[in-house]
Amino acid sequence: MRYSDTHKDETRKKLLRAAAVALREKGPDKLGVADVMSAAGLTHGGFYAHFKSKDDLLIAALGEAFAQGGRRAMRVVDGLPPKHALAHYIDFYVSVSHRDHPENGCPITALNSDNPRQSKKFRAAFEAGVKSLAGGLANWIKATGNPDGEKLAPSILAAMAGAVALSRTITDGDLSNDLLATARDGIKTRLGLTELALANEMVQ
Amino acid sequence: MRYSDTHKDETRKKLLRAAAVALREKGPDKLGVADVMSAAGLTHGGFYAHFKSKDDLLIAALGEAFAQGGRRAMRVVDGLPPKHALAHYIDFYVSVSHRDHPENGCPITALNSDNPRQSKKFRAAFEAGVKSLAGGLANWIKATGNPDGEKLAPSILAAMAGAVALSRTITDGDLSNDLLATARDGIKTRLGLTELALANEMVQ
DNA sequence: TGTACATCAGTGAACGCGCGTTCACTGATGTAC
DNA sequence: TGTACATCAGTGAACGCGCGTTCACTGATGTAC
Repeated sequence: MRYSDTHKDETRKKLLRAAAVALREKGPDKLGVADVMSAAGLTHGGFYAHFKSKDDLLIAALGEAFAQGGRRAMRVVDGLPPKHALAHYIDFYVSVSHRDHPENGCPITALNSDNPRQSKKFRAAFEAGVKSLAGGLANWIKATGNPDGEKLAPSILAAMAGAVALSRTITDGDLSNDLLATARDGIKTRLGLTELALANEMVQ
Repeated sequence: MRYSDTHKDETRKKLLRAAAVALREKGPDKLGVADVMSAAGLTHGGFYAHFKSKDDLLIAALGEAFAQGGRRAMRVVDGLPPKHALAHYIDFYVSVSHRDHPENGCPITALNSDNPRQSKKFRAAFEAGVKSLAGGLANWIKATGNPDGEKLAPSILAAMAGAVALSRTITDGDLSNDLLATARDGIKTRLGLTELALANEMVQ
């Protein structure tokens, strides 16, 4: 063979990463197959050797984006005690840098309102991602001693994603920063993650 | 003239209403000029007698959608004392029927993640709508005796829109309903709109 | 050891369709004289 | 009072472009004999 055994897999991964970025930056409808190919240094004709269709790519790219988010979440809270981990994740998610970099951010924030208009398979993948993220959040909340984790997590996630999404529409930087700060504060208060609670946790 | 003096204005309004629905249902990119025209009983060729371009229509339709929301909000809270008005609006917004009818709902919920990818003029109109809604919310919050209305309103709005938007992606009806109920509860608690506070307000 | 053939990731031209936009035309009515 | 002309919302064919998809071909390497 002309290429190494792993060559095709590597190309596919390169395409997936490029598509995961383009998906969050341009949205599912404005993402172009040819653009993704050329981002990986290839011409558009070879696309169908890797994916059955554009929709097939979108679904795989969405999975990749959710997976990136999951790995990043793990890294962010690594080694922290429960309340600090949760508070830190909220600060990390509802942040200025997340607002300013949708292309590497959470697909929920970037694609929430696009989702209902996508294919059935895409929506299923999106819902799976949402449930996985909410499930992780629920476990963390329960780990802080709050028994309502399962019930609270989806609504907390909605507030987090909603705050970052709305902050992206506000062009006045101060106002937008304020929105994020107020949202972080409200969410942490709701979860009992006040300064005092966090200080107590460290003492234990 | 073949038509009455008001005929063209009436046609334009018909187009605007059809477009405001299509915009929230299909999104700005999948909304079709020909579809909007035929929804008003016309053929696509006459479109440019009413609007300069598709983008021009989108912007006007977005304004119409925000205006509809404003009028509806007024109707919903009409005559209620401040805390009841605010609580009722939150219940009205973060509701099952809002989730199930994006085409008549709030543009923020329906289009939040599309917005950053639209034209500059569209984004300006969207931001104006957001600010107007947040401003109204801020006034209501202040009317309940909470001096932080201005600061809280955008983040409250984000939580409301985020909850409805996320509820649209969850196919399990019970889970989706739970998310809405938990979100309503969290938002009202944050604003001091507990059952007791509401009962007290009625006594005064 | 050498020759013919198979394989297959990638190329680039072409196809087809949707859709925004343009344009010559229609036809009913108002206006000028 | 009647005739010629202007107006203008709306029609429907056509244009042009972007983009997803298809397809014949390339060229480097592996395999059969």
